[in-house]
Amino acid sequence: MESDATDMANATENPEKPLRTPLGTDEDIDLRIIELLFFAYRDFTSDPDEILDGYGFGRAHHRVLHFVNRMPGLTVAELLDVLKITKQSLARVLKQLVDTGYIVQVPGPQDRRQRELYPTVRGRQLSLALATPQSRRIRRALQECGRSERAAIECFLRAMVNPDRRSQIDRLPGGRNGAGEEDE
Amino acid sequence: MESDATDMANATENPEKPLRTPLGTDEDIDLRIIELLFFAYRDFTSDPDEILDGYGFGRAHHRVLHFVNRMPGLTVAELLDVLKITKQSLARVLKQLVDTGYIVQVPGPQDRRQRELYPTVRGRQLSLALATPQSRRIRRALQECGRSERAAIECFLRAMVNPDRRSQIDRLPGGRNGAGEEDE
DNA sequence: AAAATTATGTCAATAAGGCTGACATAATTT
DNA sequence: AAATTATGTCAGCCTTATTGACATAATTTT
Repeated sequence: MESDATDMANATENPEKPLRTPLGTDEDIDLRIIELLFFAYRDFTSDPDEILDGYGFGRAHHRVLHFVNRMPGLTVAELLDVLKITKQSLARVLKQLVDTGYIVQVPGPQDRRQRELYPTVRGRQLSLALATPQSRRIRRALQECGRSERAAIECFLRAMVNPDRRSQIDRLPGGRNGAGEEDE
Repeated sequence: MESDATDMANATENPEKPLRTPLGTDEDIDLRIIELLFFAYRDFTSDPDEILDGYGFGRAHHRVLHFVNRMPGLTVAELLDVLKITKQSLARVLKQLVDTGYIVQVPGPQDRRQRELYPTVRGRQLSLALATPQSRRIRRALQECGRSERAAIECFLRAMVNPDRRSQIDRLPGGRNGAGEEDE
C-alpha cells in the first residue's frame, strides 16, 4: 500500500528506512536496455578474455592489438586518441606486445619522430583468434533476431556513441564510407 | 599488390615483417559490430562515471547500487551471482555504500544469517541520477533509428547474453515476464 | 643557427577494482 | 553434536588506469 513515492516524501522522517519497491516502478527510465547492455557487454568480452589468459595478456593488450590490426601504420598518438587512455598506460602494454613479437614499430617516413605500429603475422593471427568467438556470438544473435534487423542494430549502437566520434568509426574498413573495399 | 594473405604464407621467411593490410579485408568477421559495441559501451558508461567521481565512487559502486535498487531485498549471495565477482571484491564497495547511507542491510526474516540489501532514499536518488543520462542517451539513439526498432535492439542485446543468464534478466521489473507491472 | 614545439619514451608514485587463500562468526541443517 | 552455510574480514597480489616529471630526438619557428 505504501509506495516508494510515499517513502521518498517521508525521507526526513527516517532516512535509513529501506525502500522495498524496485527502481523502475514509478520512473520513466529505460532500465531494460541499460541492463541488457551491461550483461551483453560482459559476456561479449568474456570470450576473448579466456583466450588472453593463456597468453598472459589482458583486455588492454586486446584493444591495442585490435586497433593496430584494424589501422595498420597508425601512430602512437593516433592510438591514444582512439583508446582515450594516457601514453603511460599504453606504454607498458605496447612494450609487451612489441617485445613478444605481436607488433612492430616502424619510424614514420615523413616524420621520423613518429612510430608507425603494424601487426606481425603472429599479431594478426592472435587478433583474428580473439575476434572469432565474438563474431560468432554476434552472428548467432543476429540469426536469432532476424538478419534483416542488422541495419537497425548497427544504427542504434552507432547512435549510442558520442557524435564527434562516429565518423572515426565509420572510417574503419567495413564502416559506412571507409576506405578499404574500393576496386583499386 | 602483395596481399596479407601472401604475407601470412611467407611467415617463415621473416616473422617480424609488418603487415600493411587492415584486418577485415580477407576475413569473414563482424568487426563492425565488435567495434560499435566497444565504442558504444565506453561512451554509455562515461555518463555515470562523471557523476560518480563527485561522490568518490566508481563503477563498482554503481553496479552494486543499481542492482540493489532493482532487486531490493536481494541477499549478498544473490548479488554476487548477478555481478559475478567475489565476496572480497564486493565487501569493500558494499561497506562504503552502507557506511555512507546509500544501502541498508536487514537480517533475513527466515534465515537470519542472510543480509537483505535495500536502498535508502539517498541510494534511490543516486541510482536514479546515474540512470537518467544513460536512459537519455538510449532514448536519443532510438529516436535516431526509429522507435519501432526497439524490439529488434532488445532482442539482439538479449541474444548476446549467455543463454543461461537470460531468464535472470527477464525477471527484472520491465523485463519480458517480470513481476512489476501487473494490475495488482 | 638557435629556440620552441612535438612525438615518443620512461621513471615514480598512486588508485580502483578485481583476485586468491585463510580464518572467524553466527545460524541453520543434518 | 557435527557439518554446512552465509557472511565478514585480513593480508597480499595483479592489472589497468591515473598524474607528474623528465629525457631524447626530430621537426618547426623565429
